[in-house]
Amino acid sequence: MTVRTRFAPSPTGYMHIGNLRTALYEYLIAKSQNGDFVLRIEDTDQKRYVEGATDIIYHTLKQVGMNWDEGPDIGGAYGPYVQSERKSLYAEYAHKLVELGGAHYCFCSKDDADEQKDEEANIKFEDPCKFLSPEEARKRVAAGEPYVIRQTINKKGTSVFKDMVYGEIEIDYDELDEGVLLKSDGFPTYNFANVVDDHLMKITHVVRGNEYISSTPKYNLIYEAFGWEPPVYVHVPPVMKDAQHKLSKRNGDASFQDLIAKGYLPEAILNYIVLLGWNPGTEQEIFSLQELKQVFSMERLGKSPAIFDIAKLTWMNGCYIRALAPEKFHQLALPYYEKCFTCRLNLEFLSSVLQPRVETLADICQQTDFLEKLPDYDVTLFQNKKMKTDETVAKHSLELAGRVLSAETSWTNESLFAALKDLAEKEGLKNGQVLYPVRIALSGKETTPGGATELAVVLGKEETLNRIKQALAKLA
RNA sequence: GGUCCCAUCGUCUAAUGGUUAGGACAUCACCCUUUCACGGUGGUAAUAUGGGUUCGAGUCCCGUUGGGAUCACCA
Repeated sequence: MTVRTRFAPSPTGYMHIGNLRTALYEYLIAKSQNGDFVLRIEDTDQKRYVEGATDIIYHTLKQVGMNWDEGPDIGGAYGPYVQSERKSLYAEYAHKLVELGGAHYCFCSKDDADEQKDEEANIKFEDPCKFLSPEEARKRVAAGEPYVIRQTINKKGTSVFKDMVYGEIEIDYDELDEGVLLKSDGFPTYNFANVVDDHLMKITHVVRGNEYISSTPKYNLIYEAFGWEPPVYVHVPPVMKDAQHKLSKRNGDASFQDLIAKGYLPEAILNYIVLLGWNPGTEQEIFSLQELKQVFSMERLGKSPAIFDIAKLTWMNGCYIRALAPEKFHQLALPYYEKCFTCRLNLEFLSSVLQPRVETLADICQQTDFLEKLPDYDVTLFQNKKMKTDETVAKHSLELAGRVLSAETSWTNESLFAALKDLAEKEGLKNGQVLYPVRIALSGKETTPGGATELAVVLGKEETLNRIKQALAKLA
């Protein structure tokens, strides 16, 4: 039997990191076993529907390379793949479930149910409609009275099911409540649509948050009533913002697209989140999606929550940036250059000095802030104990360096560095006594991406000499 | 509150009942060096707690504590 998994997000507007990780596990369970990965949109709650949300889902999945084999846009043998387009199907199955004794018609209003429960926190909703005779109920339905279809739970004792990550879970049937399966607007609830669709779409493994553990016995009851085979359950712990809060949009926590906007690479994000609750059993940490397909196994999924650590993601992102082909990094950096400065610079060379120095693409802006316009710096910057320079040394060095550099014809880092090193030697100065002042003159900053000659190459000859002249004026 | 679940360095995590409890991020120190990075070397740092079982427990069992989830015509 081919393994089939599904990612079934509801289109609420953004791609949550936890959701993406669930999708990834689903994808990997399928792909590690040559199975199918299905995309299904769960839009049964019309109130929560957000325009354009499905596009974000498509776009995100494509960005990280998780291609689906069946879905709303590409179809498949078990469509449609949008729940709102399957509405009549659920009604059909819901009525069938009533006939099978797994559910009943209920004419209580939402308020009736709420009132009864409000009495004591501990009292469960007892549905009076449960005891209506089938004839009576059917008559009222036929008469056009508003109704919902509610699950009927008559079983006693304890329900046992096996979860792939949590092992055997036992829950008393008494704990289960008879939830609504088909709403008065004719739409199914998640509790019902999910079961019907997973069965109809031949889903073999269901991955979802562990908050569904306690309602799983209810789903099993539905499978049982229909005579269907339940899927393998893979409940996963949540991704946390801190020890007690889940990562969530309400907290203003980063979504996938937020991270992209902050200059994180899709591959790095994917690589980082797969490790949040899963480990390969080896010490390898950097994985491409292709490699993950080879090594993933759900047996190595963990059961405790994991805190999302942006520092480690940032480190990993740096690894991915450094591993990029130089041309590729240059391409990715270009849009940032456009945003950060307008002056003409040796951008290819700039990219080469930046690549090992940035951990996110957004770092580019603050690393290059001195390029467009020399910051107004203080001459005391020329003092550096380790380099053995001060304003006097700087003035001397800069005069000489200016002369040497203006005579330079080949403007490469190697030639410039050789020339200034040569100058230092001839003058009996330490390398730093020449290079440090030049770097300050060119940048006006204490720390810069690259050394003096690298900055000179980025800035070009004209601007380099110009900035040295300005420094000399300052020192005069 | 009932029920279910979880618990190893600050964080992500590894450890057929037998290891000096391992790795990674972060942090600190040193090396490299043209500042800063990159890279390299090393250090600090964990089995929540109390009982059992066992020759031997991070690992199995019970309790305690702490945390989370669930108890919607949301998913």
